[in-house]
Amino acid sequence: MQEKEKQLIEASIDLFAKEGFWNTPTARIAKHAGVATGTLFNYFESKDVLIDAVYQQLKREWLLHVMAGYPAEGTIKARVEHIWFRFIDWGVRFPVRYRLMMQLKLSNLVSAEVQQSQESELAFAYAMIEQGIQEGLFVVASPHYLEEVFLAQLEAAVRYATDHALTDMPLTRHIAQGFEIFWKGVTH
Amino acid sequence: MQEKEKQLIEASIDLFAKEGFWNTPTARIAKHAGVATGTLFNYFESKDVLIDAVYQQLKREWLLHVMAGYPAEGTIKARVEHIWFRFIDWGVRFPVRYRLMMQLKLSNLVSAEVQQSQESELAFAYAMIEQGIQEGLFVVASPHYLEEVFLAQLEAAVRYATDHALTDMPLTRHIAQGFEIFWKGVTH
Amino acid sequence: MQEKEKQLIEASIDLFAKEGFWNTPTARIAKHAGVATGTLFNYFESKDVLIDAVYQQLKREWLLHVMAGYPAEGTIKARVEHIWFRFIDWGVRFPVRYRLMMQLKLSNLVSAEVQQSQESELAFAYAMIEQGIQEGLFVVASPHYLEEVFLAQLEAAVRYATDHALTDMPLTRHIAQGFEIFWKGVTH
Amino acid sequence: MQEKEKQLIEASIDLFAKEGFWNTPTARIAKHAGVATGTLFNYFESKDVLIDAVYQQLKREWLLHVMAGYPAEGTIKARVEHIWFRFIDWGVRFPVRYRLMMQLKLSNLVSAEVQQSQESELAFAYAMIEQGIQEGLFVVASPHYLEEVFLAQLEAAVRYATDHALTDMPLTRHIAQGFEIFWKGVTH
DNA sequence: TATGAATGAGAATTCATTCAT
DNA sequence: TATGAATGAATTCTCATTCAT
Repeated sequence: MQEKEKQLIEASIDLFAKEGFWNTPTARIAKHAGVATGTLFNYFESKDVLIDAVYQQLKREWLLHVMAGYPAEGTIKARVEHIWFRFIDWGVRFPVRYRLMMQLKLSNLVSAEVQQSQESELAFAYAMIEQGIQEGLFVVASPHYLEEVFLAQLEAAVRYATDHALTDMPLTRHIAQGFEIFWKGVTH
Repeated sequence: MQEKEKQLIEASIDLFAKEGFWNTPTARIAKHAGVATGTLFNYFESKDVLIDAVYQQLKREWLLHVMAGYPAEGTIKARVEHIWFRFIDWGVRFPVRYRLMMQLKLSNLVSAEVQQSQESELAFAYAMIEQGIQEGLFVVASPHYLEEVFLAQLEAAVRYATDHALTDMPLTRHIAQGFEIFWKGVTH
Repeated sequence: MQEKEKQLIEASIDLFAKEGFWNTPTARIAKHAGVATGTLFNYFESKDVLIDAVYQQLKREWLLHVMAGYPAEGTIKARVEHIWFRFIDWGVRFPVRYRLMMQLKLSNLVSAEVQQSQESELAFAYAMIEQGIQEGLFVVASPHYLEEVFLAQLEAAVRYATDHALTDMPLTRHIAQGFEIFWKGVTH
Repeated sequence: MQEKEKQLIEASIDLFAKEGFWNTPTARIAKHAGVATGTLFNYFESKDVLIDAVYQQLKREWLLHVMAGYPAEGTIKARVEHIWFRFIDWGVRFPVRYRLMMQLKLSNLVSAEVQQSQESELAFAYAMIEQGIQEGLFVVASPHYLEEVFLAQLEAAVRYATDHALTDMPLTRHIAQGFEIFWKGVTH
């Protein structure tokens, strides 16, 4: 990725988070990135495309963080725990990016193609859950539903942690307890 | 509430859901409500105020639906089950309104005051959870966190039900199973 | 036609003639018409639509002038002479409007629909020529071609008259002589 | 003329004809010519200058075609006939170039100097007509006017031929008949 | 109270031209 | 001489809001 492209995306993240997408003119983004108004459009065909790029960038960073050290060969529990921890860890470390990513996901601003292309990156979670059901570890339910439950609980955990500004031990305890509640619910 | 005020809010819900807040000019709302452009501003000081009103209206309807028949004197489980059922029921019956309410909640468009004033309406849920913890029914955790978990699971349940267009028996089964998962997680 | 609509078209004619279509921003048109920038777009959906309207207005005025007193029952020669005179008369009296109308006709800026809808207004000329051929008055040739010749000669006559600033007697003589040349060419 | 200069003019003709002058950015011209954006401005000071160059190029080609084989020593009729034929021939063979040349002539885009310098190239036609009048061959009228009539009829003839896609015999007949009409009109 | 034409600040986007490499 | 990224003024069009009727 080009230097300026990166700057523009970074500036967008900053301003989108602070002011919202619709209150952030492209001119302000360009200025904040230290380039001319026209330059933005050399890198991104339109504001919509820029938004797509921002979303993809966030998703990429997020995935990299969540998957770092993923114990592909470990037990299901180990794998779920890994994602549980890394997910919350990212949300707590980068609350601005996390919030923005979630807002974008719900906002209809991301193009259908990009939205779709990102879905597949969660395939590993789905596979993991499916395996857990087959092995009799999880309750017998639609894997799609369990996936939803998994994500929803993670979001709740992040929201609570950031709202209450948890760090260090309290955060660790919160993560552990959250996992316990989740695990107890979905396993036999 | 005046007749026209109601019409304007209804028109807003319609158009916001179809086109999004930012793609819906006040002029179009007025037209859709069958009044003149200027009239809208006789009832709502500004577009922001209108959005607040829409949010409040949705929240009010939602609360009315969820609380209808609430067994205030029943067991905790009965009360939680009631909310579980009525919440999902509303989300499935009025998916447009449900989605819009959720979007508004996350979008920074609702003024802080209104946002706050609505929070208190969930106080009963908090109280219920607190009691459950004290009675040793629920796991020992922050009631705030359990509340988050409760809402998150509900949202997951609604999302799954609408995404898969569940009705009748499948829906009933889904609601029951979702509750089981939730309940197993948060109780001892 | 509304007052402001008329003003905007008039301002457009003024500025388009002086500066050309592409060197005339809509903002300048609005200002010249004494209204706000936004007002222009209350009357004309887009600049393209405004250009269409200008063309239609000019064509309407032109047709009204050319057809005033048209001797529908006269001889063919009388009818052709009438158009010959009135056409040049308009071109000489309103050189700015005339030039603009001709430029618009050739410029691809007028929408196909408007262009088409205007064509039919020349039907009477075509019919006149066709009759002349059938009556053995005109040379045997495609009526379409004779129509082209007719218009081309008229344009030449107007161009010469305005370029040389003819008025009064010289103009009258020029018109008469031009007609003679045309008439001699197309009749047996 | 340099190789790239030629390519740029050729690309301009192509794109101007297809899209119009104002819808053709210099960047697109450069790309279509296979050079970098900046390179265009090494050859042409500005877009205006490029347009001038395009016009001059077209005019030059046109003149070369029309004058090829010009019977400078022939009778006036032979000379006029030659131009009549070659003019229409060019218009029919190169309709795109022909249209573009005509559009440019009327569009105020060609600088006054270039416009003027091109006028003189028609001097031979003027001389020819003047001689015809002196010899009593043509009607007594302003040579300038007869020149206008001449050009106007030629334009009408080309327009008819291209609009009706005439070729071979029909085209030959059309050219001959057009000439007859013209000739009958301007001679005694 | 209702109307809807008028307003004009602001938004996204374009593109001729420059200039460091 | 060739390049093409960078520039930023200029353009069309939008829309929340006002206000005379």
